[in-house]
Amino acid sequence: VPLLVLEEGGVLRRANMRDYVEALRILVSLIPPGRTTTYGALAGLLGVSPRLVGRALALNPDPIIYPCHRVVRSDGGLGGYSLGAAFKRRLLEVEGVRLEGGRVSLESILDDILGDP
DNA sequence: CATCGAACCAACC
DNA sequence: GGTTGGTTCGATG
Repeated sequence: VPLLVLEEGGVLRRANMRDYVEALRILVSLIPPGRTTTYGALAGLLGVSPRLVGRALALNPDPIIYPCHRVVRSDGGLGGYSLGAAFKRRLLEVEGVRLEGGRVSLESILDDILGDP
């Protein structure tokens, strides 16, 4: 089943990008500084594909408020960033995320940002 | 360890 | 209808 949204008036509609962007804003703001999570982990929570998460994050990066730079690839690779991968790397370093050979240390990755780390 | 290919899904053409 | 991403996972060398 595709992800559905219940609108006022009782109408069900398919979730669109705006819905995903909004949901992701809430989720990424739960990632503590110095930790990261993955596109796949967020995708699992939403029940969508990791690529869709990437596309949604690319759509509305409001980098100051919603720290989408804390979302990385499952192998620790940085993944993309609308303001540039170099900037993403710098932000992570500043927050104290360990970087080894172009990847974040897997230790920083929270696989479940809802459960207690 | 590196690369390959299929599956992912809303949006855009 | 086909392509495209801030990806992933299992299979293969």
